[in-house]
Amino acid sequence: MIDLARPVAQVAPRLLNAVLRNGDVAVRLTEVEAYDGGNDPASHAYRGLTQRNAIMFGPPGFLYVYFSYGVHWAANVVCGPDGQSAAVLLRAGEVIDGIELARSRRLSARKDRDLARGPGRLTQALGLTGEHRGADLFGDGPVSLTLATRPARGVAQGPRVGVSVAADRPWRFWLDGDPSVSPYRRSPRAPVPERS
DNA sequence: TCGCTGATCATCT
DNA sequence: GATGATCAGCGAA
Repeated sequence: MIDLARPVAQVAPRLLNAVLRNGDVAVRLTEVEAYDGGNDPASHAYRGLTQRNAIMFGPPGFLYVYFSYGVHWAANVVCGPDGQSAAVLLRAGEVIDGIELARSRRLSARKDRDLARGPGRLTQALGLTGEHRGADLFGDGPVSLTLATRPARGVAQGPRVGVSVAADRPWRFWLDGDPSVSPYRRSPRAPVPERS
């Protein structure tokens, strides 16, 4: 178990192997990404409190959901103490329960490993949408998070996917070799990284 | 397998 | 009025 109020770069890798459930479908997290609120130009909370990101400024343990590219939903676990706006984007996982329901929601998935392989796919497999914004992950609702009791083994880390700024903070964490981890795609808007 | 592109709209400037 | 924490489908290799 880990205290979600701790620094987000420490919390994020500890969410690997945690289980996110919504009703009958459950996913074991295999890939996450940390966003450090006001200290992080890539964070939705970097420019301060807005209607969309308000939930991030509250206490940890709640779900921040946003609509991406006019097409997909993406889910985050709010982290950091109350008043700070850190969050961890849930990028991918393996469906471990309710797989038939997950398949029915993800008809384009060729293989089961693709059911929740990516942020938009993960929310679709779980049936998470804007109505779940602000859900208490440790309350009585259908959405819940079960933290792993011990740190995951085989954790890799590297630059973040899809962001055009601060992409090279190594805050994407994944279980190395797990087939449900999404392919790395650098944002076409991100500057070319330093090479040695 | 890789790279490109259209879809589509809430949110913020 | 522009943008984006993405995905699926397509054609090329």
